Amino acid sequence: MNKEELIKQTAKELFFSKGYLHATTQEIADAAGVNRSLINYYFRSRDLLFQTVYHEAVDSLKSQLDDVIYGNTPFKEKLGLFIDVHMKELQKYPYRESFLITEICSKNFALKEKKKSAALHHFLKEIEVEMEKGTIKKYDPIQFVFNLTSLISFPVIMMPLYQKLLDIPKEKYSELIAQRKQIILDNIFN
Amino acid sequence: MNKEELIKQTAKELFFSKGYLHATTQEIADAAGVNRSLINYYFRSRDLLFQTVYHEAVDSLKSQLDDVIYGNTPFKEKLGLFIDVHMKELQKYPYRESFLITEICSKNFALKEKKKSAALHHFLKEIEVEMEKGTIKKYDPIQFVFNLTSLISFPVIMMPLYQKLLDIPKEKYSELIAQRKQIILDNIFN
DNA sequence: TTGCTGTTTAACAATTTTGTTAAACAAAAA
DNA sequence: TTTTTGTTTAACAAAATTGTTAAACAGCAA
Repeated sequence: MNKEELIKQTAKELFFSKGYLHATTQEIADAAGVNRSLINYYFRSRDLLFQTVYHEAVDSLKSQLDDVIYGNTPFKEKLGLFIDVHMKELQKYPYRESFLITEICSKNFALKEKKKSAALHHFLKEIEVEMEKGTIKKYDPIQFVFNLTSLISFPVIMMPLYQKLLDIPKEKYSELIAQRKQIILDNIFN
Repeated sequence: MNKEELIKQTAKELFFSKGYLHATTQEIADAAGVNRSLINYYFRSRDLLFQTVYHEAVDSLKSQLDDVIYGNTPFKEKLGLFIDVHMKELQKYPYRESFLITEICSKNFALKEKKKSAALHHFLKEIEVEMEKGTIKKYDPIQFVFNLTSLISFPVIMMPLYQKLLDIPKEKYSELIAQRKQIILDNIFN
């Protein structure tokens, strides 16, 4: 892998996987095994590296589920896939969303992105259809998305904290997470 | 309010309310309207201030719900209260959990806390009883806690991100959050 | 008053973190 | 071969951040 990509991937590793949001350029360089000056060479400044990583994370979050959503599998299976894809990403990058939140809050983001995801729109329509059919409860389809993503992401994102608060050993916690797909599906389809 | 408390409260304001996790001692001092040296006077170092704030946050998270859980209201009302209390706290401190996660990940926390919350234990027992009664679905009671806290917290914590991703204006988002109590209760009691 | 105590501040020092520059290097082109 | 181009490095400079110190200050007690 070329060094530029390596630096970016390593930064993501630190931020999204290890939740190490305070990483300095030196720490990133060390983790990547490159000279710190390379970060300035390829990204000009620490801030620009962060911006790059940020934007790529947003993009990947947006596009992550396109394939699933546009597939013409029936709704229930589609949700199963939705959960699978999301879970797999969470396993790799549990803190990606946390990083994004922190960045958005830190800078007073004058972000221009206004392009509403077409996939999302499609998904919302599909949810509405199912609500009409009575497969799922009837309210604002966004609330359904809230429910779904909350049930998938939150227990994973909060793992280190909830392990402490609920006093659950690591293995037990992993086991609980592994069972969540079925529990979420049960929950959603009453 | 005495300056020591003022500094602590201001730090919490920045971390928990504004999600500004990168705050420097100077920024905290400015926000509190005190001389930066006071932080060192009262807390010795930046790190000790962080530790203090961290531990108070964990404690408050633990004790936050004790009253509700030990009250002898019936289960359904109790959950309603549980949601109310949680939501109120989230309104004030939406990023408290995010801060804790970040801190835990940053330091390689050699944290000693092992005192399992008695309230939690009591709550889990109560959930099990309801599962036996058939009021709610039957699985590991921890999963019920996961579901409940996820549905309550996640949409609030992710607000700035989901506003962007889902392209929802601020007021609409607040409205959606306001409706969540009922939706969560509906969801849990099938 | 003086002396004692705890609080607050500015000035300074030390450290950490970031950014720049010029030189070294390597591989391909002329 | 020399030149060119892009990459990599160490050394330096600049900036930002933290920690320390001594003096100023305010209130109260002796």
